[in-house]
Amino acid sequence: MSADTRTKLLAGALATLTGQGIAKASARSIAAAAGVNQALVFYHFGSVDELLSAACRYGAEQRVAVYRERLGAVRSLGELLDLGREMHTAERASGNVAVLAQLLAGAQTQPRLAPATAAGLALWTDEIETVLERVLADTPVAGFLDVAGLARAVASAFVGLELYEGVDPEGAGRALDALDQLSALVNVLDELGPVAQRAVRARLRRSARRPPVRDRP
Amino acid sequence: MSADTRTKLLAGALATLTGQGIAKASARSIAAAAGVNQALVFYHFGSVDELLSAACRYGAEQRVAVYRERLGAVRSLGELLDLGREMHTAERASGNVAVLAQLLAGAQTQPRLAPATAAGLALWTDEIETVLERVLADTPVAGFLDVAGLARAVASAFVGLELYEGVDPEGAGRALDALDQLSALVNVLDELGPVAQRAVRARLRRSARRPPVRDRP
DNA sequence: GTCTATAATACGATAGAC
DNA sequence: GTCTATCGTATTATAGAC
Repeated sequence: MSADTRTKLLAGALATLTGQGIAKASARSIAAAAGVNQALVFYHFGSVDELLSAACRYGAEQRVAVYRERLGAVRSLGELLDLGREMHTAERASGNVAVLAQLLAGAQTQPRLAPATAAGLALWTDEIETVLERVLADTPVAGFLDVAGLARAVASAFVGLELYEGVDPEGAGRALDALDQLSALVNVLDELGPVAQRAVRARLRRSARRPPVRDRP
Repeated sequence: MSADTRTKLLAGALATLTGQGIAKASARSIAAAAGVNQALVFYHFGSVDELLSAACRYGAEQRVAVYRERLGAVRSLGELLDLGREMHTAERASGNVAVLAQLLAGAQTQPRLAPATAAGLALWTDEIETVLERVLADTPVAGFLDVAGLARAVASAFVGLELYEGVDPEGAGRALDALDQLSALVNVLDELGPVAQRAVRARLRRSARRPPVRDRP
């Protein structure tokens, strides 16, 4: 059965990326993980890069679907942060963020991997953006923050923390705790009372007129 | 001259990591980039992993030294953010953050790379921590934020953004702009007036009593 | 669709001449 | 310290039997 072998190869690619890393993700090791013949990689996908690209979409779609319902139920920043921590540990265990991290590293010097990696990450940023839009709607920052940009920053930081955790688990734990503390700051703003809120809003409007320094062309 | 060859190999390793990625960082390609014989990798460093580890320290020490003086002159959060953006583009061009990103990706599945990678990253987090400690000293968050943890989060996010920029430069630009906007929020807090500041401080003290949820053992 | 066999290339690592 | 030469292995990719 062709479809079955394709699926085995996709799952094998994901398992190899998490367990062996992009440097060892060869046609042979992937086929071994999938339990199929090495030549089938090229028959079904043409090249290792195309298999990795397909596996990226496959894995991201699977994992995002798992969380879509729960993300849709989030109503406050606090709830979002709790879910974020839970997702962090769950995805670290299942190895899906690790897949994205390995492909991102590979895509830096292998442009053929870039489109699929960007698409896989986009599945996550789109979900995050929807939730952030809803959760931040009633806060003073609504209208001033580029929520789509913030969602991309959050996803990037997620990947960076995952990589950092691999070499310094204790430091990564401290980093996550610090981000929790930082988010408490936003919560504080949200419960500050109308007078102070107006002051914040006015101050934000003023600083919004002088846009931040850019260093891109 | 032995020292000269060693240095050539270290520089060659860094150039190969940025230009070819961890997947192609072999003794042969590194030696080619360094302009020396392939066998010298093993004579001077014993193995490719040990050369990569040494190169990580070498590169991080070099780049951190470049910024130490300027980081020491930073007195406000705004100045720090401007310098941060400048460092982001400069390091992206010089390829040093890319080296850390590639080694972090490799270290996930090659534990021999982990200690040196963690040490290289620690050089950056230590610097960031010192500056953050000074800059945040007069803000309401002083005493509530774990600055060391925050420094690690910042460094991780830096790496994550670098990787993301490689597959979606426009999205990465939006993410950086959103972080600028977010930091404006902290600036606002800092210039809020004594009454509101006291309210923030009190509210932070309350939320500090109920520490954030942890998901680590 | 799946297998074996194979070609051409690249790899880590070492032995030994200089 | 540096070089050449080399062993054994792993790689991508294809040709052809079944």
